[in-house]
Amino acid sequence: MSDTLDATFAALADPTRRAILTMLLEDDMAVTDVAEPFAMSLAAISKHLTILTRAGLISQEKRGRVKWCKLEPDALRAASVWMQGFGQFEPVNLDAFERFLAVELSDIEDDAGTDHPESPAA
Amino acid sequence: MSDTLDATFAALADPTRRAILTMLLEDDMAVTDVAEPFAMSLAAISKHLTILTRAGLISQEKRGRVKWCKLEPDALRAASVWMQGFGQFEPVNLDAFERFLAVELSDIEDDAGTDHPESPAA
DNA sequence: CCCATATTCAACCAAATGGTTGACGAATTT
DNA sequence: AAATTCGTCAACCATTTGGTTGAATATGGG
Repeated sequence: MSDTLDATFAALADPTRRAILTMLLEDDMAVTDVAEPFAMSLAAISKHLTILTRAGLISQEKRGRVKWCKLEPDALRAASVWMQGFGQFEPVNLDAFERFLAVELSDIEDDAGTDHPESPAA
Repeated sequence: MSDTLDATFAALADPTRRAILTMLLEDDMAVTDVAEPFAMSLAAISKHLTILTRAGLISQEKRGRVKWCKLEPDALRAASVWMQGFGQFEPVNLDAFERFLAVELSDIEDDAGTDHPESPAA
Protein backbone atom coordinates (compact mmCIF):
# COMPACT_ATOMS: atom_id res chain seq x y z
CA MET A 1 0.00 0.00 0.00
CA SER A 2 2.80 2.44 0.80
CA ASP A 3 4.34 1.47 -2.50
CA THR A 4 1.07 2.16 -4.25
CA LEU A 5 0.71 5.55 -2.64
CA ASP A 6 4.35 6.33 -3.38
CA ALA A 7 3.88 5.53 -7.05
CA THR A 8 0.52 7.25 -7.32
CA PHE A 9 1.54 10.53 -5.71
CA ALA A 10 4.91 10.58 -7.45
CA ALA A 11 3.17 10.07 -10.78
CA LEU A 12 0.75 12.90 -10.03
CA ALA A 13 3.53 15.27 -8.97
CA ASP A 14 4.54 16.01 -12.56
CA PRO A 15 2.46 18.56 -14.51
CA THR A 16 3.06 16.84 -17.84
CA ARG A 17 1.68 13.60 -16.45
CA ARG A 18 -1.33 15.33 -14.93
CA ALA A 19 -1.98 16.98 -18.28
CA ILE A 20 -1.82 13.57 -19.96
CA LEU A 21 -4.36 12.17 -17.51
CA THR A 22 -6.62 15.13 -18.21
CA MET A 23 -6.42 14.51 -21.93
CA LEU A 24 -7.23 10.84 -21.45
CA LEU A 25 -10.31 11.83 -19.51
CA GLU A 26 -11.75 12.89 -22.87
CA ASP A 27 -10.90 9.76 -24.79
CA ASP A 28 -8.41 6.94 -25.25
CA MET A 29 -5.40 8.03 -27.27
CA ALA A 30 -2.42 6.61 -29.14
CA VAL A 31 1.04 7.42 -27.78
CA THR A 32 1.90 9.68 -30.72
CA ASP A 33 -1.31 11.65 -30.26
CA VAL A 34 -0.69 12.02 -26.55
CA ALA A 35 2.75 13.43 -27.33
CA GLU A 36 1.61 15.85 -30.01
CA PRO A 37 0.68 18.90 -27.84
CA PHE A 38 3.87 18.79 -25.79
CA ALA A 39 7.15 20.48 -26.55
CA MET A 40 9.23 17.42 -25.80
CA SER A 41 10.38 14.28 -27.55
CA LEU A 42 8.21 11.25 -28.12
CA ALA A 43 10.68 9.26 -26.04
CA ALA A 44 10.11 11.55 -23.07
CA ILE A 45 6.34 11.11 -23.34
CA SER A 46 6.84 7.38 -23.65
CA LYS A 47 8.69 7.44 -20.34
CA HIS A 48 5.92 9.44 -18.71
CA LEU A 49 3.39 6.91 -19.96
CA THR A 50 5.45 4.09 -18.50
CA ILE A 51 5.42 5.82 -15.13
CA LEU A 52 1.66 6.33 -15.31
CA THR A 53 1.23 2.68 -16.27
CA ARG A 54 3.40 1.43 -13.40
CA ALA A 55 1.32 3.53 -11.05
CA GLY A 56 -1.78 1.89 -12.50
CA LEU A 57 -3.22 5.25 -13.50
CA ILE A 58 -3.46 4.26 -17.14
CA SER A 59 -3.33 1.02 -19.11
CA GLN A 60 -1.76 0.53 -22.51
CA GLU A 61 -2.93 -1.93 -25.11
CA LYS A 62 -1.14 -2.49 -28.39
CA ARG A 63 -3.45 -2.97 -31.35
CA GLY A 64 -1.66 -3.23 -34.63
CA ARG A 65 1.28 -0.90 -34.52
CA VAL A 66 -0.38 1.69 -32.35
CA LYS A 67 -0.51 1.50 -28.58
CA TRP A 68 -3.66 2.84 -27.01
CA CYS A 69 -3.63 4.59 -23.66
CA LYS A 70 -6.66 4.39 -21.41
CA LEU A 71 -7.34 6.17 -18.15
CA GLU A 72 -7.76 3.88 -15.12
CA PRO A 73 -9.40 6.15 -12.56
CA ASP A 74 -9.81 3.39 -9.99
CA ALA A 75 -6.11 3.65 -9.24
CA LEU A 76 -6.81 7.06 -7.75
CA ARG A 77 -9.20 5.69 -5.22
CA ALA A 78 -6.67 4.65 -2.58
CA ALA A 79 -4.92 7.99 -2.76
CA SER A 80 -8.21 9.86 -2.74
CA VAL A 81 -9.36 8.02 0.36
CA TRP A 82 -6.05 8.71 2.06
CA MET A 83 -6.36 12.42 1.40
CA GLN A 84 -10.00 12.77 2.28
CA GLY A 85 -9.31 11.21 5.64
CA PHE A 86 -7.36 14.31 6.54
CA GLY A 87 -9.71 16.95 5.32
CA GLN A 88 -13.13 15.36 5.46
CA PHE A 89 -14.00 17.86 2.78
CA GLU A 90 -17.48 18.66 1.73
CA PRO A 91 -18.68 16.72 -1.32
CA VAL A 92 -16.85 17.79 -4.43
CA ASN A 93 -18.52 20.38 -6.60
CA LEU A 94 -18.44 18.63 -9.95
CA ASP A 95 -19.75 21.65 -11.81
CA ALA A 96 -16.70 23.56 -10.71
CA PHE A 97 -14.56 20.67 -11.79
CA GLU A 98 -16.12 20.68 -15.24
CA ARG A 99 -15.27 24.36 -15.65
CA PHE A 100 -11.77 23.74 -14.38
CA LEU A 101 -11.32 20.96 -16.89
CA ALA A 102 -12.58 23.05 -19.78
CA VAL A 103 -9.94 25.67 -19.07
CA GLU A 104 -7.21 23.13 -18.53
CA LEU A 105 -7.91 21.26 -21.76
CA SER A 106 -8.04 24.42 -23.86
CA ASP A 107 -4.75 25.52 -22.32
CA ILE A 108 -3.08 22.30 -23.34
CA GLU A 109 -4.18 22.77 -26.92
CA ASP A 110 -3.54 26.52 -27.03
CA ASP A 111 0.11 26.72 -26.17
CA ALA A 112 0.77 23.32 -27.72
CA GLY A 113 3.29 22.59 -25.03
CA THR A 114 5.53 25.55 -25.82
CA ASP A 115 5.24 26.51 -22.20
CA HIS A 116 3.93 24.62 -19.20
CA PRO A 117 0.98 22.61 -20.46
CA GLU A 118 -1.17 23.39 -17.46
CA SER A 119 -2.22 26.70 -16.02
CA PRO A 120 -5.90 26.67 -15.13
CA ALA A 121 -7.85 29.60 -13.78
CA ALA A 122 -10.21 27.69 -11.46
CA MET B 1 -2.39 26.15 -9.23
CA SER B 2 -0.07 23.81 -11.10
CA ASP B 3 2.66 24.81 -8.72
CA THR B 4 0.43 24.05 -5.79
CA LEU B 5 -0.47 20.63 -7.15
CA ASP B 6 3.17 19.95 -7.96
CA ALA B 7 4.23 20.76 -4.43
CA THR B 8 1.33 18.96 -2.81
CA PHE B 9 1.68 15.70 -4.71
CA ALA B 10 5.47 15.75 -4.51
CA ALA B 11 5.24 16.23 -0.76
CA LEU B 12 2.81 13.34 -0.46
CA ALA B 13 4.96 11.04 -2.58
CA ASP B 14 7.37 10.34 0.27
CA PRO B 15 6.34 7.74 2.88
CA THR B 16 8.21 9.50 5.67
CA ARG B 17 6.30 12.69 4.99
CA ARG B 18 2.97 10.86 4.83
CA ALA B 19 3.80 9.23 8.15
CA ILE B 20 4.54 12.63 9.64
CA LEU B 21 1.19 13.96 8.47
CA THR B 22 -0.50 10.95 10.00
CA MET B 23 1.19 11.59 13.33
CA LEU B 24 0.16 15.24 13.24
CA LEU B 25 -3.42 14.15 12.72
CA GLU B 26 -3.34 13.08 16.36
CA ASP B 27 -1.85 16.24 17.78
CA ASP B 28 0.54 19.12 17.20
CA MET B 29 4.14 18.13 17.81
CA ALA B 30 7.58 19.62 18.30
CA VAL B 31 10.21 18.88 15.65
CA THR B 32 12.24 16.66 17.96
CA ASP B 33 9.19 14.62 18.84
CA VAL B 34 8.24 14.25 15.19
CA ALA B 35 11.73 12.92 14.50
CA GLU B 36 11.84 10.47 17.39
CA PRO B 37 10.19 7.40 15.76
CA PHE B 38 12.27 7.60 12.58
CA ALA B 39 15.60 6.00 11.91
CA MET B 40 17.11 9.10 10.40
CA SER B 41 18.77 12.26 11.56
CA LEU B 42 16.97 15.24 12.99
CA ALA B 43 18.29 17.31 10.11
CA ALA B 44 16.63 14.99 7.62
CA ILE B 45 13.30 15.33 9.40
CA SER B 46 13.78 19.07 9.52
CA LYS B 47 14.11 19.06 5.74
CA HIS B 48 10.98 16.97 5.36
CA LEU B 49 9.12 19.43 7.55
CA THR B 50 10.33 22.30 5.39
CA ILE B 51 8.97 20.55 2.32
CA LEU B 52 5.63 19.95 4.02
CA THR B 53 5.53 23.58 5.09
CA ARG B 54 6.30 24.88 1.61
CA ALA B 55 3.49 22.71 0.28
CA GLY B 56 1.23 24.26 2.90
CA LEU B 57 0.40 20.88 4.38
CA ILE B 58 1.65 21.89 7.81
CA SER B 59 2.48 25.14 9.55
CA GLN B 60 5.30 25.69 12.01
CA GLU B 61 5.23 28.13 14.88
CA LYS B 62 8.18 28.77 17.12
CA ARG B 63 7.27 29.19 20.78
CA GLY B 64 10.24 29.52 23.04
CA ARG B 65 12.97 27.30 21.74
CA VAL B 66 10.65 24.63 20.38
CA LYS B 67 8.96 24.79 17.01
CA TRP B 68 5.49 23.34 16.88
CA CYS B 69 4.19 21.57 13.80
CA LYS B 70 0.50 21.70 13.01
CA LEU B 71 -1.42 19.88 10.31
CA GLU B 72 -3.10 22.14 7.73
CA PRO B 73 -5.59 19.81 6.06
CA ASP B 74 -7.09 22.55 3.90
CA ALA B 75 -4.01 22.40 1.69
CA LEU B 76 -5.17 18.98 0.58
CA ARG B 77 -8.43 20.25 -0.76
CA ALA B 78 -7.23 21.36 -4.20
CA ALA B 79 -5.48 18.07 -4.76
CA SER B 80 -8.44 16.12 -3.44
CA VAL B 81 -10.80 17.89 -5.78
CA TRP B 82 -8.47 17.28 -8.70
CA MET B 83 -8.38 13.56 -7.99
CA GLN B 84 -12.05 13.12 -7.29
CA GLY B 85 -12.88 14.66 -10.63
CA PHE B 86 -11.38 11.59 -12.25
CA GLY B 87 -12.94 8.91 -10.16
CA GLN B 88 -16.14 10.40 -8.86
CA PHE B 89 -15.73 7.92 -6.07
CA GLU B 90 -18.44 7.04 -3.65
CA PRO B 91 -18.34 8.98 -0.36
CA VAL B 92 -15.36 7.97 1.69
CA ASN B 93 -15.92 5.34 4.31
CA LEU B 94 -14.55 7.08 7.36
CA ASP B 95 -14.89 4.03 9.55
CA ALA B 96 -12.52 2.18 7.27
CA PHE B 97 -10.21 5.15 7.42
CA GLU B 98 -10.22 5.10 11.19
CA ARG B 99 -9.16 1.46 11.19
CA PHE B 100 -6.51 2.18 8.60
CA LEU B 101 -5.15 4.98 10.76
CA ALA B 102 -5.06 2.85 13.88
CA VAL B 103 -2.86 0.33 12.13
CA GLU B 104 -0.66 2.94 10.55
CA LEU B 105 -0.04 4.79 13.77
CA SER B 106 0.80 1.68 15.74
CA ASP B 107 3.20 0.66 12.99
CA ILE B 108 5.03 3.93 13.23
CA GLU B 109 5.54 3.46 16.95
CA ASP B 110 6.27 -0.25 16.79
CA ASP B 111 9.25 -0.40 14.51
CA ALA B 112 10.44 3.01 15.69
CA GLY B 113 11.57 3.78 12.20
CA THR B 114 14.00 0.88 11.94
CA ASP B 115 12.18 -0.11 8.79
CA HIS B 116 9.76 1.80 6.60
CA PRO B 117 7.49 3.70 8.97
CA GLU B 118 4.35 2.87 7.07
CA SER B 119 2.87 -0.49 6.21
CA PRO B 120 -0.86 -0.50 6.81
CA ALA B 121 -3.15 -3.41 6.30
CA ALA B 122 -6.21 -1.54 4.99
C1' DC C 1 27.52 33.02 33.18
C1' DC C 2 27.71 28.34 31.60
C1' DC C 3 25.66 24.44 29.90
C1' DA C 4 22.21 21.72 27.84
C1' DT C 5 18.39 21.53 24.56
C1' DA C 6 16.12 22.58 20.08
C1' DT C 7 16.64 23.41 15.44
C1' DT C 8 18.76 24.82 11.30
C1' DC C 9 22.69 25.54 8.11
C1' DA C 10 26.40 24.11 4.96
C1' DA C 11 28.90 20.98 2.58
C1' DC C 12 28.88 16.79 0.77
C1' DC C 13 27.24 12.29 -1.35
C1' DA C 14 24.62 8.61 -3.97
C1' DA C 15 20.66 7.73 -6.35
C1' DA C 16 16.59 9.09 -8.80
C1' DT C 17 14.29 12.20 -12.21
C1' DG C 18 13.33 14.33 -16.51
C1' DG C 19 15.07 15.38 -20.50
C1' DT C 20 17.98 14.61 -25.02
C1' DT C 21 19.60 11.97 -29.26
C1' DG C 22 20.28 8.10 -32.36
C1' DA C 23 19.59 3.37 -33.35
C1' DC C 24 16.40 -0.24 -33.40
C1' DG C 25 12.28 -3.65 -34.10
C1' DA C 26 7.72 -4.25 -35.49
C1' DA C 27 3.70 -3.26 -38.19
C1' DT C 28 1.66 -0.82 -42.35
C1' DT C 29 1.52 1.13 -46.86
C1' DT C 30 2.84 1.48 -51.43
C1' DA D 1 10.60 -5.48 -51.33
C1' DA D 2 11.15 -0.83 -49.86
C1' DA D 3 9.85 2.94 -47.41
C1' DT D 4 7.28 4.85 -43.65
C1' DT D 5 5.13 5.10 -39.26
C1' DC D 6 4.85 3.81 -34.26
C1' DG D 7 7.01 3.25 -30.23
C1' DT D 8 10.83 1.73 -27.25
C1' DC D 9 15.70 1.17 -25.92
C1' DA D 10 20.31 2.69 -24.65
C1' DA D 11 23.50 5.91 -23.53
C1' DC D 12 24.17 10.17 -21.94
C1' DC D 13 23.48 14.63 -19.32
C1' DA D 14 22.00 18.17 -15.76
C1' DT D 15 19.23 18.80 -11.88
C1' DT D 16 16.72 17.34 -7.92
C1' DT D 17 16.05 14.42 -4.00
C1' DG D 18 16.90 12.31 0.31
C1' DG D 19 20.16 11.32 3.23
C1' DT D 20 24.67 12.15 6.06
C1' DT D 21 27.84 14.83 9.28
C1' DG D 22 29.65 18.72 11.85
C1' DA D 23 29.31 23.44 12.95
C1' DA D 24 26.34 27.29 14.05
C1' DT D 25 22.42 29.70 16.27
C1' DA D 26 18.97 30.49 19.36
C1' DT D 27 16.59 29.74 23.81
C1' DG D 28 15.97 28.13 28.60
C1' DG D 29 17.59 26.49 33.07
C1' DG D 30 20.92 26.05 37.02
